[in-house]
Amino acid sequence: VRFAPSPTGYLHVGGARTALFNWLFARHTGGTLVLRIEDTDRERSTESHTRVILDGLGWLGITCDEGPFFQGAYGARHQADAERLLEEGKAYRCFCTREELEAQRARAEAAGQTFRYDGRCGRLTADEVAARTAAGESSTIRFRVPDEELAWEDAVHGRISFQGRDLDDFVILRSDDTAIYNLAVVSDDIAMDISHVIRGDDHISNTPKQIALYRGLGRPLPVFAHVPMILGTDGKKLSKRHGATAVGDYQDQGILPQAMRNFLALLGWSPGEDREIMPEDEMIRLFTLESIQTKAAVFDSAKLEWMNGQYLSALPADELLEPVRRRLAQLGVSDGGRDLRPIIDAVKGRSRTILQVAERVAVRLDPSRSALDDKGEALMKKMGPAFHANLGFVIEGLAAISPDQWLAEPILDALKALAEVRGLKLGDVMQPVRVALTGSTVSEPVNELLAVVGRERSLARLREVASPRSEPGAA
RNA sequence: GGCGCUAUCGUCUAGGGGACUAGGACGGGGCCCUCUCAAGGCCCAAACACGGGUUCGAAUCCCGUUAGCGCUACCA
Repeated sequence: VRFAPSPTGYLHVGGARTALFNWLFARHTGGTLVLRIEDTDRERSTESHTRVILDGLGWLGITCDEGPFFQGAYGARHQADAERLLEEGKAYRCFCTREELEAQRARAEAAGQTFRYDGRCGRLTADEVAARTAAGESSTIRFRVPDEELAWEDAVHGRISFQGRDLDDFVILRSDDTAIYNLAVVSDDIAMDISHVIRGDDHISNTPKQIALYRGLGRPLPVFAHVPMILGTDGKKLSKRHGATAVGDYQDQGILPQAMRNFLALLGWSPGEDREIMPEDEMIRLFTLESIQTKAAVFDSAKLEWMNGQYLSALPADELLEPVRRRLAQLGVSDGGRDLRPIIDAVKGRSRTILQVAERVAVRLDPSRSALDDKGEALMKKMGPAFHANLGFVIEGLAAISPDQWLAEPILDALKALAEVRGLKLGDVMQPVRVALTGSTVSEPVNELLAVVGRERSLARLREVASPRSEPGAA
């Protein structure tokens, strides 16, 4: 099998999923996965795009057995195949210029008709062709689509059939002698001995053309498997509008490659038995083309993040150390030479992305980073100034007591009473307390917390909140 | 327009003629737990696009309608 992206953009999640299916299939069957970069569109292809694609695949753990090969290197073979078709009368030289074709198209459209290439150059005599060529007229090579059924047994859709008469004779070789997509693909797939072509649904309409080409070239057909497309949340083709569409974006957002791979695998494929979170070998073992969905799938990042959280909490802190440190550096937070692993362990289970883990670690390291979130804000309002007064009192007391008495019984009781007076849950009370305490997490080891409480800055904030102690409360 | 593909909860899906009162997961809602936020546990709401067939019986098979998507380039 092969994965054949064109380096005209970043590695799209749709492309990544196609690559993944190819990889899964190759590993499941013991086959070979070759990577082929389709760079025949010279105007849009760039080296940096190729780099990004390679990096993306590597990140996802999709290992190719052969390649990368660059389609641009096979121009000679593409030409030879086109020539052969030409010699055998299965293709013909077309002297129509882009302008002429464009004009015909416009005319047809204006008349409300469907434009179809009329095959006029296909009726030129050998002499005419020779004369026009000798005169220096440039030409393309067009494939003469036979009027016959072009059908195949798709591995995911079942039988799909087209009629040759519904297809225009299409260009296979440009006037500059480079191959057009359909020819290049077929020529390369034949040369590379590809037995299974696994690609996006959007290629279904190309398949009859390619089948005609295989026949013209006298070669047996590979198995075609057309996998469903991935759509945005509005059911439209995934684009920048939908936010992140490149796998690199998710990498940047702190998604784990294992999670991304697992999630992508489940977009359009299901192993049945309600299996969702699966290790790599399990996915490989269960994967078959027949169990691929025929319907397009919507990319739901909420589920991706949930799944990422699952992987995150299962991961030893050791493996999170490096990415978290990198992120910390980006945030400008110093780890002060501390061992971050215990802190990571404490927060990873409640985070969904590495970025979130890093943020939580950052707050531990530098409590002044914490900010009032929406919920805290709302609660502060709800509870009013009198509450703040009592809260401030409690917190002042907190700051004064010795480290290992933090949240000792009396304090906790006071908070509970406070909550009761205001008709709130203890948890709600803890929210502003946390905010006042500069965002520290109470479930941290006691010492750590106290270090926070003891900070002058923190105390200053507490007093601010606590100013009028007018209303006597439970505190 | 032509040709083709597709159609189960908001989303990912299970389902392959009786096991369907349509199952699971995300998301949503509620409750519990609780030293914040999370996480976790329990519960709830939520779907077979529509219309015809075939059949004793249809989410499952067939046809049509509708809708969505794809292709219709000297792009890939």
